[in-house]
Amino acid sequence: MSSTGAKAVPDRRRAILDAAVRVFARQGFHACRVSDIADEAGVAYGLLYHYFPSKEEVLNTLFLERWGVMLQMIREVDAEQIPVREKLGAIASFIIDSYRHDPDMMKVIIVEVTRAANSFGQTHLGQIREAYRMIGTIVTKAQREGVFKPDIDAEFAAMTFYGAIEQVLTGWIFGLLPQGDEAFERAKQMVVETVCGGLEVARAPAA
Amino acid sequence: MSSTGAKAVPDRRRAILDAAVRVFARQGFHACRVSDIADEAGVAYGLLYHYFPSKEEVLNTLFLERWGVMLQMIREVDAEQIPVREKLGAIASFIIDSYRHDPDMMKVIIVEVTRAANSFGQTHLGQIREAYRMIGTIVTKAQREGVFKPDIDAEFAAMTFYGAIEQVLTGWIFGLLPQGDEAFERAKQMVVETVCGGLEVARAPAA
DNA sequence: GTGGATAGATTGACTGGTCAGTCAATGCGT
DNA sequence: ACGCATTGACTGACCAGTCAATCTATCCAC
Repeated sequence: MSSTGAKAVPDRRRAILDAAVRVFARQGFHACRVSDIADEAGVAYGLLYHYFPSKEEVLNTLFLERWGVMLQMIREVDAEQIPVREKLGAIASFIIDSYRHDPDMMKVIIVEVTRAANSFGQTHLGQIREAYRMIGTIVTKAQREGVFKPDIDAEFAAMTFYGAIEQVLTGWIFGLLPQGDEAFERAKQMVVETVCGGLEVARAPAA
Repeated sequence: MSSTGAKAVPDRRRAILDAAVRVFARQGFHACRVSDIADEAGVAYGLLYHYFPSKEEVLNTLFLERWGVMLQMIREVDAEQIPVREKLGAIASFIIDSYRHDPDMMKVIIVEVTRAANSFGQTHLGQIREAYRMIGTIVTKAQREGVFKPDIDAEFAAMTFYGAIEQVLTGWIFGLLPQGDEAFERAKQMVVETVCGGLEVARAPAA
C-alpha cells in the first residue's frame, strides 16, 4: 500500500501549484513574492526551487496543464458530427463551467497569461493561437456547409467568439457582471445566440 | 509671442509622455525602468519626478488622456439620431482608426490597463465600466425600438461588442492577424456585421 | 531486529542585483 | 538675484534564486 493508497505521502509539488493558483489570483503574478506561495503552501521557501527552476515556471506549468485540457476538448468537439451551434455551445459551456468550478485558476490563466500578451502571453502565443485556429476551422466548415456567411473571415469570427467569452469571464472576475448558476447558463446561450444569430431581430433572407 | 508660437520652449512633460508610450509599448510597464523613459525622452532621470509623482502616474496620465477622448466620442455618437448599426460602426471606426494612427498608444492602453485588470485595470475600473455602460445604453435603445432582440442582456451585448473589437486589436498588436488599411476597413465592417447580423446566413423571421 | 549508509526531501538564512524615488547642486531665463 | 527647470549620483528597500545544513525514509549487512 505504498503507491496510491489514501493518505499517501503529501504531494508537495501539487500543494505548491495549488497554493500558487490562490496567491496569483489574489495578488497577481508580479505583485506576489515567492515566499507568499511557499507560506500559502505551508512549505519552506527553498522547496519551491526543489520542484521548479523558477517562479515563472510555476505559472507556465499551471497554464500548460489547463490549456492542454481545453485544446483537447475543442479537438474532440470539432470531430463530432453536430451542428455548428452545438459545437460552439459546447466550447462556451466548457470554458464557463471551468470558471464555475475553479474561478481562481481561470482568473490566473486569463489575467496572467491569455491577456498578458506582453509577458507570458508571448511565451505561450503558439498555444493560444492553436485555440483560435481550431475554432476558425469549425467556422470554415460551417461556411462550406452554407450555414455561416462566407464573407466574414473565419479567423476573424473565431477571435470574435473567443473574445466575447473571455470578455464575459473578465466581467465576472472583476465584478462587472452578476454571477451565479443562472447567469452562467444564460451566458452560454447568449454568447452563442449573439455570435451565430446576431443581435438584430430575424429578417427575411436576401432575395 | 510667448505663449503658443511655433518652436516655443520644448515641452519636456509632453516629451516624457510620448517617450513613455514608446517604451511601455516596446518593453511593457513592469519590465521597463524609469531610466529607460528618461533616456528615450532625452531628459535627465530626475526630471520625470519633477513632472510626475511616480512611474505609475505617467501611465495613469496617458490612459486618462486617451480614454477620455473615447468616452466623449461614444457620448456624442449615442446622442445622434442614426441607426444602431451606424452608431456601433462609428465606435468601431474610432477605435480602429485610433490604432491605425497610434498603434503604440493603443497597445499600451489595452495591454497595460484595459486587459491588466489586476494592476491598473483595477484603478481605472470605473472609467472602463463607463464605456461598457454607454454602449449598453445604445443597445437598450435599439431593443426598445424593436431593432435588437429583447432577450439578450444589453450589458452582455455591450461586452461582446467591445470584447470583439479589443480581441481584434490584440490580434494585430501581437501579429496574429494581418494588418493594413484594407484589413482595418474590413474589420470595421465585419465586427458590426457579426455582432448585429450574426454569423449565420439570413433566415426567415420566426412565425 | 539493529546499526548505519545513502539518497532524496526539506529548511531558511544569506547574497547579489535591481530599481523607484530622493535631493543637493547646477543651469538658465527674466 | 530670484525662482523654476534640470541634472544624475546616491540610498534604501525589495526579492529571486542559492546553498550548506538538517531531516526522514528506505534498504541492506549481519
